[in-house]
Amino acid sequence: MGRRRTPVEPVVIDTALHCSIEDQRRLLGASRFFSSLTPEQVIEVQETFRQQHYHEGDIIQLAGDPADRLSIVGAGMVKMARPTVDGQDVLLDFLGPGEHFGSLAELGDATYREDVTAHTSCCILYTTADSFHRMLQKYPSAALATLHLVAARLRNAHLAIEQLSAHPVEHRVAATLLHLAEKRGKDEGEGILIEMPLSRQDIADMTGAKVETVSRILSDFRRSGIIDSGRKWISVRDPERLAGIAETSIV
Amino acid sequence: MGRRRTPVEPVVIDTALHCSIEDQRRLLGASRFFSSLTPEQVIEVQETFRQQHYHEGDIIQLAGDPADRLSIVGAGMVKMARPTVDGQDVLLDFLGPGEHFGSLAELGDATYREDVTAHTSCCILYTTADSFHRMLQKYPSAALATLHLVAARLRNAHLAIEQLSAHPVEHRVAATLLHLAEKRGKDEGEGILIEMPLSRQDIADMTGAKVETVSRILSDFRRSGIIDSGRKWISVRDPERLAGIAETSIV
DNA sequence: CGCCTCTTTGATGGCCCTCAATCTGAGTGG
DNA sequence: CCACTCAGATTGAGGGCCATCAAAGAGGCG
Repeated sequence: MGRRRTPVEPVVIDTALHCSIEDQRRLLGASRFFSSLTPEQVIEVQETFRQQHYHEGDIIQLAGDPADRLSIVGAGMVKMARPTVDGQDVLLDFLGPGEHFGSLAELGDATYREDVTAHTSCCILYTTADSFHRMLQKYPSAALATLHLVAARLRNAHLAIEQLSAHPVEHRVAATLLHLAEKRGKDEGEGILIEMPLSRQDIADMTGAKVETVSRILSDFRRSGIIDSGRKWISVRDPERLAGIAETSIV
Repeated sequence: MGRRRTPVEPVVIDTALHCSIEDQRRLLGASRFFSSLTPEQVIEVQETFRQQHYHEGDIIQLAGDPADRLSIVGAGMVKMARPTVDGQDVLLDFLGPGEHFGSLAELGDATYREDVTAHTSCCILYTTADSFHRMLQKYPSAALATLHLVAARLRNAHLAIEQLSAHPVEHRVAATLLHLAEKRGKDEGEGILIEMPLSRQDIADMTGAKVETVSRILSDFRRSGIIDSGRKWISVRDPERLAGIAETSIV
């Protein structure tokens, strides 16, 4: 099965421990939120942002905290999850550079409903909900861009609901792998390596299944030559077969 | 079990077959979208809307159709569902007066992902995606209001994902009943009647379960005195016990 | 009153969770 | 550089929840 025991897991980016001021500006200007603003306006926006660095595993935001911040991932990757009463996590999404989390809806009154933790070491840009709100009022194009981002997330959420409601675990795992390969995959000839640390537990939390079940399914996939995998890494070798198993169109 | 065989199901509203022009204006002005506009601005907005009436069961929008409309429910109730490959429906939500569906994200290029059908006879106000988009650009407060509406839907969707991932069917049914009772319930002393036609199949489609399973669960609830129910109607008698079963906070 | 849809209940089987033990890879400290 | 250690991954056995198949009962409409 290829390089089973020597996972070509590229070391995670601890490089950009701090995004420089220039990086910040570039990132904000390029983000879907503010891509329509002039450079001067971007600078104005930038001045309302602060940044903070986190190590892998650090808690960035906790469900129940007052929802008063909007954050954008500068570098690295975070994990957004809903804690449940019985302690198990429901993993809603991984977010990378340019993607946002935090307060959009609750603006002021409510609290976060999700935990956000540093999945790799990362750098987070954040601003207050009020301040962000003011920017959206001032720049309608930013408000529309935000609307589109949220609507896209809603579409993804609806897809997840469909999968959980109507498809068995094997399909959901297949669909999840395809989705990740598309979003973060690097084609290496031998297969599409998903470029992020990814444990069986992560996949289980994403698909609403248990670790053991996911492990069994991945073992099957590996035996069939559909994927290649090791400790915390997965590479997709046969996307088409995977799509056949997923049966469902990926949005 | 109270009035088991004489369902006090209030007849469905076939009254407002057509919303009058005045109704239209009132509804748009009161809708979360445009509540911050002046009366003159509301009239301007209104002029971009058309209306159409549907009978129960009529198809209003089909997954796969080009997504070029934004619609607001004027009167009655619609059902938003995702069709799946194997023919089973995943019911995402029921929408009542003032609530929207249709194109927000896809604006122009893509197609709808959901079927929308008339759950009762209803009157729908609609406008083109382009036209709506122009309104949002012209009135930032409307864009922000829309953003909040979509963000609220996203929160609900995340809750649904959590439930499907982590809770057994019985809990999900309980949570669904509570949610519906809160949204559309009328306190009748003897219990909170959910004021809409609601079949076991509907609940099954909402909870990702099968009709027979839902029927068994509701029968249990009825025997325990938690609810009262009949053909296409349900009344919640003991919300607290239901909440105990749901175990999960309703957003 | 009769038909049709919705609902209920039972029996059976399969998917997936649970519990438990073993194996492996990667980082650590000597 | 290597043994140690521990988190992550794998595999098996057993059981429970829920889907499936089947059939009968009940409410509402023409």
